[in-house]
Amino acid sequence: MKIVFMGTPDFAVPSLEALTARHEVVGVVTAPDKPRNRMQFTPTPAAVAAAAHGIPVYKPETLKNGAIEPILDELSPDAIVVVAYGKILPRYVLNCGKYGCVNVHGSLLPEYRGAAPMQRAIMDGVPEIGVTVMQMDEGLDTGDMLLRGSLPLDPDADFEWVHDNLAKLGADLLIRALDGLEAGTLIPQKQDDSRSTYAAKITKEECLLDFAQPAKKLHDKIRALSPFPLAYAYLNGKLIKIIRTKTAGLPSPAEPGTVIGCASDGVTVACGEGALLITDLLPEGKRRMPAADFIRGRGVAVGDKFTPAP
RNA sequence: CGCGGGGUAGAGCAGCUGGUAGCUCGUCGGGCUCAUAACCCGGAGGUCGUUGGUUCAAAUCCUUCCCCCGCAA
Repeated sequence: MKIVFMGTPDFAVPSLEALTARHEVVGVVTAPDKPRNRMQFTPTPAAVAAAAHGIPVYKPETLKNGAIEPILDELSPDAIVVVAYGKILPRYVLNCGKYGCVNVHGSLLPEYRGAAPMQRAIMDGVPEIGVTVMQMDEGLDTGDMLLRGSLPLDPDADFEWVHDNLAKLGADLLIRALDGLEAGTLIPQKQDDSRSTYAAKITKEECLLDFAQPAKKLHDKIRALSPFPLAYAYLNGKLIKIIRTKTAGLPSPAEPGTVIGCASDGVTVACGEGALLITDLLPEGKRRMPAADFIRGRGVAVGDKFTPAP
């Protein structure tokens, strides 16, 4: 069928790729180019993928000024597929085409509605993650569900793993959902609003680590934020981002935040409950490195303390 | 011109009040040991990011450019 795709980050790319292989993608709507890092303006991953397939790309600043409507009329898609687009869709768009808007969302709805479903799920230490393909309505991730798929979540898996795997799974389910819609064999299911939870956007403040928390909780937060944007704390006045950790079963004999071990396998830090073994980190002004390298360079020593501020 | 840190052996760093380079690890060879990611001895490995300059002499001082990264957006 004829499809207009709306999406922005890497998470959207597998879905877009799957669609191009199977359907006629007549246009891609994505966020405007944004300055990345201290680089220049960069097109979004979805825009790059679209360009590679020669699909027309639209980058409206907003959908609310009505500018998108004539474009959609012109493209006259059968369905609009939305994957992590990042903007609220006006009613006109939601009702566009025979099948309206189909969305791929990175959680097992109705849980984790909102902006950061995968990160929130990991932070909560859930044993299972998933993707939901749904028919969009005017609420925030409240539409009727078409298909869901889940994966067991390893207690050490990080956001990158979850992101990549759910993006793939989502692309898969998306294709099947569209087939089902076309064949009329799919029965949309209402979400149980009473069980819904909200996955708020991740803020900078909550990336700060508080070692007074239990090691397990810190570990979950760190992997939820890895490789992006990364949890952090200060060590000897300098910013240190933590990339990967293991929960060390040890009791913590020292004050939370104190470095109680520097060995070839990493840096061990006392927590409010248990201890955390940091295996990979990112010192301020440096690149990502194994904790063992950091130790060799004398960046840490037993007795140093991680603090919540410089 | 947004602010700031950095580019020195395969890795992480020190040296930077100028005199051709050092530490931890890895690597290679040898030794010790029942054994070892342990220990001991020895070796290899660096145009000190690039350009020009100051100087008897620069990794160390000044200059050009390139690249990496943190913050902010």
